[in-house]
Amino acid sequence: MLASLDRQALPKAPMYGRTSAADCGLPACQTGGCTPMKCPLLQDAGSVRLFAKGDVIYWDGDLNDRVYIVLSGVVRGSKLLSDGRRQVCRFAFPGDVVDYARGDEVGFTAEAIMPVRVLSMTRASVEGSISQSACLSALMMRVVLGELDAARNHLLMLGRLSAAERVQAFLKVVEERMGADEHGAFKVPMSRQDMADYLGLTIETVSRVVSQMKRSGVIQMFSANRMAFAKVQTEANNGRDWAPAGECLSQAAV
Amino acid sequence: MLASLDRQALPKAPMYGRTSAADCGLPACQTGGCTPMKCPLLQDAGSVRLFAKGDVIYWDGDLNDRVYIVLSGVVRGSKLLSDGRRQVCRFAFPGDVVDYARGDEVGFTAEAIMPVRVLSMTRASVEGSISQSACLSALMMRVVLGELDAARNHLLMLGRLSAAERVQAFLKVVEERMGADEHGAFKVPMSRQDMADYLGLTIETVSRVVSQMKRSGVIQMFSANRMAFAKVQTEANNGRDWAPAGECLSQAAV
DNA sequence: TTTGCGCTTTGTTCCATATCAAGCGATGGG
DNA sequence: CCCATCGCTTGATATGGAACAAAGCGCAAA
Repeated sequence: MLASLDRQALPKAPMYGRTSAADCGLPACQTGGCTPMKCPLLQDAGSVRLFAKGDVIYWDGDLNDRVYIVLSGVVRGSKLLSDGRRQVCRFAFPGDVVDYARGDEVGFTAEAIMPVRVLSMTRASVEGSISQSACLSALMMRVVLGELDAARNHLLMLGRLSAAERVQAFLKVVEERMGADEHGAFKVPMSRQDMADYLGLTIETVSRVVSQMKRSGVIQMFSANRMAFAKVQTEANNGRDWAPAGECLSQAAV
Repeated sequence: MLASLDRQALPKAPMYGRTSAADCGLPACQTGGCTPMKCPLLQDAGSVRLFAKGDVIYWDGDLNDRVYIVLSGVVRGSKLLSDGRRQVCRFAFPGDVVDYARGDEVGFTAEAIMPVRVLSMTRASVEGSISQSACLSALMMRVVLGELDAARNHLLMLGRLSAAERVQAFLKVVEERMGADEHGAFKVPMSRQDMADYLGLTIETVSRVVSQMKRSGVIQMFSANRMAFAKVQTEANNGRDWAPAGECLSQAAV
């Protein structure tokens, strides 16, 4: 059971309009500023679980009986075709709900691509809390709508962007989600294969595009998985090839 | 205001567990059998609007102040890049919520691809009803989760299926959603360009694939937009080319 | 009926990306 | 220290689908 700070000390949750359902008591919740990680209703229902790099959290088709919130690390969600082709649907970063699946079975396989801590709770308890709390209900709706928005931007990438545009847009989001240090450098937690499977490309194409971005000065590489976007946009990296990333992807903020 | 049948005559909505929020009174709602079109809370809040083929219902970026449910016809939801590249995110068939967008702006452009009747309601009234009704809240969550599921299957199509597989999988879903007559024939309501923009292909590729499917006997064509899947799977149409459609797409049932 | 227009089909060529095949540089175990 | 392994990069070649071009077809207006 995750300690939910000193919530005991908080005043009894005031009733904002809706007189029946319990609210969590956080003032931020009333203004839509709540997140899954901040919500005491979720924290209290969950326990922390650890996964090592490569561990499967659940398989596509497994019973949909638990909900996971990423506390640290990154979780990869992917679908597999019977002939081995794979599509990565999403990466869940700290603060993200891995998935809130509909129906009795989950819709993709969830794996830790690095050491991961998750808050794990039963679906029944989450649904119970949702039915009791207007603010949690609204929060979960925001979470799911955020994922839907991200999936549709992902769709645009896969359907209409060139390989170079996809990689560029993807790395922009990784920079945003992972955070850059004072030099603008950020870690890319996933392998080239994972990037390829997310972007609908091959590992070789991803590698080539990253090399080309390095050569043309769009990015600076510190190692294969640590890089920085060039602060000054030069002629080279402003060319037609590196298209409007902001147009294509939005981050999964709740 | 849409007539909601003889709901006046129904007994007062019983309180199932949750004593505070009003339920719609439909027994089906308690068992998860409700749909947006059946829900009296939505029907009462909405008015019917008509759109002609080609009409824009709203533009990407417009104020997110209304929710639409398709009563008849088909609505296309698409995103446009500044250079004209287009990705169709979804087709909304009768019974579907066109979109329940997050935030202040809608995320794609919605257009009627044939004469369309929608039930139109304000977002405020929908959200008001949701906060009052546990069953409507659950219904909308199911709707959104269904769209998310569909988007992720769409992702797999765009990222990992060949052109032939995409067209085949797409037509299977159209058959399912549009319904086939006694001969197995169904109408395809969208143009080749719309199919191409949904599938991340060009119009020429779509046309070629359809021609090839016809030649190899996978489908029978009655006109460019009316066809039937062959009932008997022959050697020709069972070949490697026409891959597992069921593996790739799920219909947007609520 | 003719004309014009939009949509679809078909043919040809070209190119972006896949595929096949080494090579390279870290990292860890013996 | 050496070797095996693994993830990544790079090169050569193949190919699926895009791009360009033009012809067919159905439908509505003249």
